[in-house]
Amino acid sequence: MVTGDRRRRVTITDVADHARVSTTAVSKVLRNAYGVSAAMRAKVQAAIDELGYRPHNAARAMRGRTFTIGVLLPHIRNPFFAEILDALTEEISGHGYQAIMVQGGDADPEAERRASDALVDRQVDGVLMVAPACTKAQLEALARSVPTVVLGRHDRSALYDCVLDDDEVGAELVVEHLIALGHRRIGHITQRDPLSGRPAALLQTIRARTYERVMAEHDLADQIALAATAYTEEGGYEGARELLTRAPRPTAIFAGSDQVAFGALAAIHEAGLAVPGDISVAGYDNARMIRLAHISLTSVDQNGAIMGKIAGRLLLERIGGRAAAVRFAVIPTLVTRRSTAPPRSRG
Amino acid sequence: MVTGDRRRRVTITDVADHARVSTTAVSKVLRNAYGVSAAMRAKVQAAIDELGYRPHNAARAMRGRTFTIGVLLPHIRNPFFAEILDALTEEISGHGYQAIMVQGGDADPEAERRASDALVDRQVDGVLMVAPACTKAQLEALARSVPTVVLGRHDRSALYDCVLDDDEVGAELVVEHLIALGHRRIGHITQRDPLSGRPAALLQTIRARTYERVMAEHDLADQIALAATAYTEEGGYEGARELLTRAPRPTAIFAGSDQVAFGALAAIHEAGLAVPGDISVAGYDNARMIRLAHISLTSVDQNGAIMGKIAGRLLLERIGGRAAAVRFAVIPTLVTRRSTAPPRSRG
DNA sequence: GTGAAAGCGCTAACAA
DNA sequence: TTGTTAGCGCTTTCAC
Repeated sequence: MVTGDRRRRVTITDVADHARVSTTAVSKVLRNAYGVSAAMRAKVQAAIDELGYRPHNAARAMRGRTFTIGVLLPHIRNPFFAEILDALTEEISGHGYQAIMVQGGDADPEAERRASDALVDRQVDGVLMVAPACTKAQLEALARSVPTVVLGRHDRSALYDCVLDDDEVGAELVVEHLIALGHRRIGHITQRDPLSGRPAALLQTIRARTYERVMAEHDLADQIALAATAYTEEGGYEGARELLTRAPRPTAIFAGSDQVAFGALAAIHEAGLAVPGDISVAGYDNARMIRLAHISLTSVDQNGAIMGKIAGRLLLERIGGRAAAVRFAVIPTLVTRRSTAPPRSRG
Repeated sequence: MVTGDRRRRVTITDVADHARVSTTAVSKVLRNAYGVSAAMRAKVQAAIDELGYRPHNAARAMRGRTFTIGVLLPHIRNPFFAEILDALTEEISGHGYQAIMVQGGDADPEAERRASDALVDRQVDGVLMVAPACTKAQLEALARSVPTVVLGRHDRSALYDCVLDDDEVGAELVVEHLIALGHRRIGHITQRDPLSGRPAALLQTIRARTYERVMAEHDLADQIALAATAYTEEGGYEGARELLTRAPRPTAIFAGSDQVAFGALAAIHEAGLAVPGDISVAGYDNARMIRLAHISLTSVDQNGAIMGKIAGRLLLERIGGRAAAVRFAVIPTLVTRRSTAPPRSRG
């Protein structure tokens, strides 16, 4: 590495020398530790300001905290993640914490593993795993080495905290809404599972199973039409195309997420069909984008801001010493807009 | 911090003991340094695998590299950033590097400063600043302490590399396209500047100035209608509403980005107008989303994948020792879709 | 080719 | 209340 004109960082020793005190004193001031007089504090603070000193994080990491929270996101294409991240950031920044993110790589357990390792290797004080695709065992292994909060999964563990949306409630709201409008042929677009066997902990599994359950409860088991693609716009496009080939075609589509719904709208438009005239569409997440007038998508609101805030608080608590695991579920609500309406001809 | 059942990490000493060699030997094997026999390498590697050892990044950071690239993004709401990030990740991961991201906070120089400090404090080996809102002086200060590449700005510096889209070309393509279609009353939605004085280095400034220049070149200076909001969906919505109040109203809108265009579409729809019948709309970025059938937005493609890849390569070069600054500009292309058409009544 | 030892900047015992 | 000192895990001279 070139070090030619890279300036040497100001260290704690520089500050101590400049203030004519010990490094311990400076360290204590930095950490707001007990046993520092007001005079000492003022003197040290002055030296810090004058020299523009900032603690060297790696050195801190060798002994204690890094004041860093690691956030693993599957990718950064979903605006819902942005809401979570913003709320988390606001919650932790007041406590001197900084969030860093890594991409897990959607539905690729190996890439996800490397990404979470990367966080651990960088000595974060806590980790937020957003919708991870790995196994519970892997999450527990992680939780054993660092305080962990998992967002968007339905498993229960004694080792990490869970923050989740009650996807069963959300999916039920959508399907009941569509049925109440008079729809019978309701299709669903879900995500193909990264691992085999539709793991019950994954939110897409819950949404799909709930769809099936509610359909069955209304004697519509024979109308179930499931397209398994991906929770992306492309996935929604393909899934809708698949569902539209069925004869008779569905009069409504419950898309597993807003991005999926967005892609589905494209396929429906391409097929020359009108929403909601020919076909109703509902999404999940209530992303800002789909609220806009020309989209106006019926969707499930799961309040990402609260989830992110709670996740931040739980992480701080865990870092502070809490060992008992907690589980926090938000109850979602349905927001009906113009993309859903009664079917043209009932039945 | 609770350390109850947190496992002690495997250290280089553990590996050395296990392989019955010195820590120096292990360190050399880790870094592929010269002066290790094949036998030694094999022995050490076996111990590493057996113990599941991973180097402690913070300890490494104290002496040498961290094999980490820090990426500062204004936010994670723009899918265009995802393209850049994916390409960057692919380019650097082959060299053992990992990317970590922080949010800069759009158009808030203070938050941005904290975020880039956070990266430096975490001893990243290099930094990619994506569309930063700060001053050139601040970027140069950063570049003095860590290898830096700046993406999406037009300033020239001897201290950092620049990767950018030629926004002058892109904006010209859009405005010329609209004029060629017969439009005269063409409005533009741009981003309000975080600092005063429309800094010439910012891409939104280039796009806006080029819009004004091309309009003037076609004797349409008196038709210039500029709405300064933000490069977001909300900004597009507000900007379009503002432009639509003008009498006579514009027959075309050049939105500064696809997200802006998306918001503008909502406002236009709300006003009961049709696209492109009543008004044409063009964006910038060619995001995947806006390519879809029901949006089908004319846009400028600036190839984020190449930009991300180049940024990664330049960072690796700088880390490798290159001190001379380079500048890499991609020439964008126009992708015309159904959102632009000739105006209903010419003139 | 290999290993002993110093030290990176910081925190936390412990001593004063 | 303040300072002295011993490491944290690693890389890097510099002997051997």
